[in-house]
Amino acid sequence: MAAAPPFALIDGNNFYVSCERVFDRRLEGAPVLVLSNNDGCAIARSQEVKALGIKMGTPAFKIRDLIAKHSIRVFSSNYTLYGDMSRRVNAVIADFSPDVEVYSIDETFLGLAGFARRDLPAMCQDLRATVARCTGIPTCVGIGPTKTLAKLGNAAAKKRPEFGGVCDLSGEGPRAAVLRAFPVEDVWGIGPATAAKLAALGIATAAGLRDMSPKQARALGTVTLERTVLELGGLSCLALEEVAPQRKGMAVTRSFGRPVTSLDELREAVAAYATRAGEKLRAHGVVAGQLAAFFHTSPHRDGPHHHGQRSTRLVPMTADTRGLIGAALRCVEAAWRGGRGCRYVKAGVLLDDLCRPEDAPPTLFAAPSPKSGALMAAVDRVNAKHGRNTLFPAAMGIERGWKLRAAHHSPRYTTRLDELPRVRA
DNA sequence: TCTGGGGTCCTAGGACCC
DNA sequence: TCTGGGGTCCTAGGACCC
Repeated sequence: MAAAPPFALIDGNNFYVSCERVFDRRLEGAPVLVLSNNDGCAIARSQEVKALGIKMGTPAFKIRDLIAKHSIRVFSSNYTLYGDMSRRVNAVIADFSPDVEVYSIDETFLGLAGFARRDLPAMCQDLRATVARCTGIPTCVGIGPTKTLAKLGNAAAKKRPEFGGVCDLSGEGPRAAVLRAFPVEDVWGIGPATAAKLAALGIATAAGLRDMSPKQARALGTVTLERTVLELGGLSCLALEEVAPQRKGMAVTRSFGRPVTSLDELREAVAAYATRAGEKLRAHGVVAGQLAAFFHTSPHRDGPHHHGQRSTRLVPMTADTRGLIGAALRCVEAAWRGGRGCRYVKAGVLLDDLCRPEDAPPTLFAAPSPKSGALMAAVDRVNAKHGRNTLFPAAMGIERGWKLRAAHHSPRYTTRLDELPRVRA
């Protein structure tokens, strides 16, 4: 039997932190932390920050003392910058292999079917060096006969400096050793709930999971756990997805910068999210058939709790901001309970049943406005040229006191002329 | 005393991912 | 005072149909 063509997974080390470091070399060697939206919790940590014991997802307010004590450099997340750096990294990767799947903002799978005769680890070292030279982003690579093993190899390359940034799990020997050494919760697809069930069976390592019978795996979890077991054993069940499948849904949800108690402010925020949702629909060239809006109080705080949610059909299917705002506001008003002392901390707009406009079913009574597309395109052009929300619906309000916090934002170095990095003479 | 069976579709919720 | 956002897939269970 011919060996299956291997996969590689390349990913950026502490990706968001590395993006910040590219443009400010003083951050090199310093503890650096990137916070989630609203400066809420830790989502990217430099090695120095990990060494201080700060875990992924830790709320920022719980580590304020540590931040001060160790002079941790803190950044609000700058998705414009990270997205553009991701695009640059993938442009370099695309020169190495025609078979790529961009899996997330910082991870890309490569199909290596055409490289069977090459020295794969050497080629991957070359890839790392080229990405580093062209973009400044440090990476690690895992190689394996399945995606799950390539992911595990990547984890090994990151955790163990002796691999030199590339870990090849093609061979039986290295694969068995890594599987024995890694806890089962480090395997792709094994979360806390499944890890707990496995622990109850005495399965604690990746090797233990590999040795589970596929039938038992399916009974314990679902077909996805069965696939994971087979993939750990070297049987490829997950193919490279080079063409991104059509999106099924889309969401714009945000925490508020401060609690919202009035219907007026809630309406503004939800109108703003619906506006952003419309931009996303049009950018993807799709229309939506269903819209839901929600808002809720904090689960972490005392006081009255409420989770309001309503959904509605969009007939005809649309990507027109005006229709989306109207539908979203109707949902919010229907779910509003009159305040009652509730301090709302988050709201969102969810779109479903997405399809290309030409595939949308015709409607008998409600015809789409013929000028809608041209109007939306004009608004999008203005905002692309002059900055987001140069033109915006009045329903969003002007002051927007509910807007999220971002106190530590770095410049959008690569996408805004007025925020270009400066070089001292 | 005795009250079918099998199929589809939809939704809510859980689990996981980055 | 302060706890992110945006996705996917899978299953169970209810509604509905014949």
